[in-house]
Amino acid sequence: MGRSPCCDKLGLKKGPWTPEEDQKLLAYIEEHGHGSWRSLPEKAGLHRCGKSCRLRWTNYLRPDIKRGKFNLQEEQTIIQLHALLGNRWSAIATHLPKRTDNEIKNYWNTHLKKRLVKMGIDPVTHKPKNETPLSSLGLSKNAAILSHTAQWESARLEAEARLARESKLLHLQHYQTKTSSQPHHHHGFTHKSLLPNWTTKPHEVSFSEMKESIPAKIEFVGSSTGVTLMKEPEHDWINSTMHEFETTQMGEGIEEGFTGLLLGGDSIDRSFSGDKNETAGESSGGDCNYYEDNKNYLDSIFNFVDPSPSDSPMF
DNA sequence: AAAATGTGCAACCGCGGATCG
DNA sequence: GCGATCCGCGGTTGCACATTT
Repeated sequence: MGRSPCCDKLGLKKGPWTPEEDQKLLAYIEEHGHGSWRSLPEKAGLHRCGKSCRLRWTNYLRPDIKRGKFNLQEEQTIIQLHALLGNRWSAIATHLPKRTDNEIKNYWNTHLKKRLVKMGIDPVTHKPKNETPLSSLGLSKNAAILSHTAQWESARLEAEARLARESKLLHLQHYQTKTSSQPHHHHGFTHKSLLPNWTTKPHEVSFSEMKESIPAKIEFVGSSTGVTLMKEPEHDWINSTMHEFETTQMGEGIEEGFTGLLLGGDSIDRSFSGDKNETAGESSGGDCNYYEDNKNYLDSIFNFVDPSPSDSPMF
């Protein structure tokens, strides 16, 4: 393409912002909203490119930004979401209210990543580096089917699929309401900021497309090398997801719903444990171990990260 | 006390997707 | 349909400050 960066324009300032510049930007956005970032600097009397203004606003000046140290729960949320989403900082940031993607990214790179490495956990895969060979574990029948890798990857896939599913539904709901009212803008914020940015946009999701996109229910089958995906055709994903969504929306916010999704025993418990009701009835205890193994595995990750006794509400 | 090294974080850069004309 | 433009994201850099030698 060869499009030159907007900051290449002669005379545009780069580098740290001065308090005067901050004041100008703040005053302009408070009065007019940011509108087009491209044209904002000129209107606001700033010798900066629009990109620089947008960055300064989103990462620093926005009034709804919480600064300072991350608390334990935020740390755990970041680690968990990173395990699921990878380096999708903006998606992670949507579940940490008042934190910016840049701040989360910096915190991950400077603190959390190092801590995981120190504890012998691969910060990319979130797996312990010295994985015990299956053969030496003496695991029960069903537990032996799965390596930790497969368990974790499968949970990750399912949760990601569920997140995508829910996002689409939320987009759909948003789009339906949008047809009767304009998108809500306040100081340049849009409803979109609440949503994972990697999902499709509302108008792109037709009902049939959405139905098609309902992901396979992921089940573990007998493979030591990975997982096999199986459809569960009878399951009414649309209605159940809708129900889940309505339920989570009644809480304190989307992030709580999502945390519940990840940790509240729905997604992970179900995928890890198979069906708990079913396993409860089995006499071998193998599936109970199966559930416990996974729970312990996840516990161990967070205990590694924070060696103090866990008082996390998440587990 | 000074130099070297490490750390934290704001800001920049380049890319890709979306949108517009 | 296509190129130009805009926007947002993730990776990276650069600098100020802290800590160590």
